[in-house]
Amino acid sequence: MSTSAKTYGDPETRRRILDATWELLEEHGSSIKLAEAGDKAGVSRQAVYLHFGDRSGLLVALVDHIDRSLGSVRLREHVFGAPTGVESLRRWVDTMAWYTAKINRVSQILEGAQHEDEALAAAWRNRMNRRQDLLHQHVTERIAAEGRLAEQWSIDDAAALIYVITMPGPWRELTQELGWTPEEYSEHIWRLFERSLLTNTTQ
Amino acid sequence: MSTSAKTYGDPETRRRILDATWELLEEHGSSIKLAEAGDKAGVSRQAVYLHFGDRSGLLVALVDHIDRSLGSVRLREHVFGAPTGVESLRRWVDTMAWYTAKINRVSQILEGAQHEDEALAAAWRNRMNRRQDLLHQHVTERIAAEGRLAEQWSIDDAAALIYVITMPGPWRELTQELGWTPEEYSEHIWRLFERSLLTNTTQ
DNA sequence: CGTGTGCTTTACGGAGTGTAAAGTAACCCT
DNA sequence: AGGGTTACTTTACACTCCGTAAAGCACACG
Repeated sequence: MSTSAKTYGDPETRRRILDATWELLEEHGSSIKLAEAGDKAGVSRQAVYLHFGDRSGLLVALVDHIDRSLGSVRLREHVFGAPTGVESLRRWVDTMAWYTAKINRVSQILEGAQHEDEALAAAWRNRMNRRQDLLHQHVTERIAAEGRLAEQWSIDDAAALIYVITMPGPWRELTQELGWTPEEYSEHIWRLFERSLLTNTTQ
Repeated sequence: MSTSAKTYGDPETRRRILDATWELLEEHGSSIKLAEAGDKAGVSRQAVYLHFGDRSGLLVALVDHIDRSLGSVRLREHVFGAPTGVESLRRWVDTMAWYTAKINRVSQILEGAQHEDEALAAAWRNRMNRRQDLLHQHVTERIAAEGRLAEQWSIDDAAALIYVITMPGPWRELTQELGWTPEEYSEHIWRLFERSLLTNTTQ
């Protein structure tokens, strides 16, 4: 699936519209008007419809666009290519501390729009499921294989907790509302995981 | 502030509209139309405007209405009136396991609507700030006073983590998407807190 | 009997979405 | 050079929902 069904028009224009949409969401972090997106990209409102069909199509495309723009592939390689599962978890937390900062506004809006927009919900869910799988396979399973998973936890449960706690929601609350710095976020979340999920090696 | 500026009309009608709105949000979990809310309550669309001014007013009132309906006061007494801070935390986690289930859909929608609606955002924030304060005072501070807070943590940081992890977002993801039962939620979150935040007493 | 309260009914303006269709400018091919 | 294709623009319109306004109605209360 998702073998790019040949997108309409000039890819460069398409990219400009997506970037404009992204910027607008960041700026006045509310659901944008399609006319604005077009204006900011230097095209007519109709061009937006030609490229993306409707609002839903635009937002779904944006999810993908953001992933590409932030070089998610390379990030994944760095995080999940760590020598050990424990180190991979460490890198995951560190990475989320700044990565989530970049997609914060957008993720907040897209999460909120899911109720009005089924296609968007599917796209977002898909993205998050992939994240879950990666954490399961490359982090939690390896930690267990290394004998570092505290005995109380199943692999599934540990993976679920890591996934949930490092989602944008908690990050947003901790850094935006409670004033944690990225360093504090990274440090404290890591400590939380280390103490609760891992076996003690500070003997 | 908020000394009830004398609400319009029959309180019974007002209540019916709020209940109808609540039910509608639960049913087809998206942002409702004001006409629907009126219909379901057996009044005209205009009546909704007379009672609440606009959509924003309706939703803000709903936040309050839900709190009252679920007997939040009694709940608070039970949770925060526990003999010890540790027991209070235990009760908090247990309570959130089912309480969040009741407000899940609504909280999701209200969270999502915050970007479009400043007044609603303020009301929601206010509600969450109160929750934070209560956790800080009646749970974390007492745990620290009892000497049960693990030395690595400041009272603020522990309170922040408890608050954030027991928010609706993580609950939703764990129970709705990952299939945890309320019992599993309660058990696992408690274990997470116990292992990471508290001193070991299983000597 | 008249006045106020609580709501209904009808009406209208405005914003934003999505669709349709005709026009334009550049390029591409032979 | 002419004809077609591509990538848009422009204009226009129907639709939905919001919010406001104003007149009407029914009933209770004095």
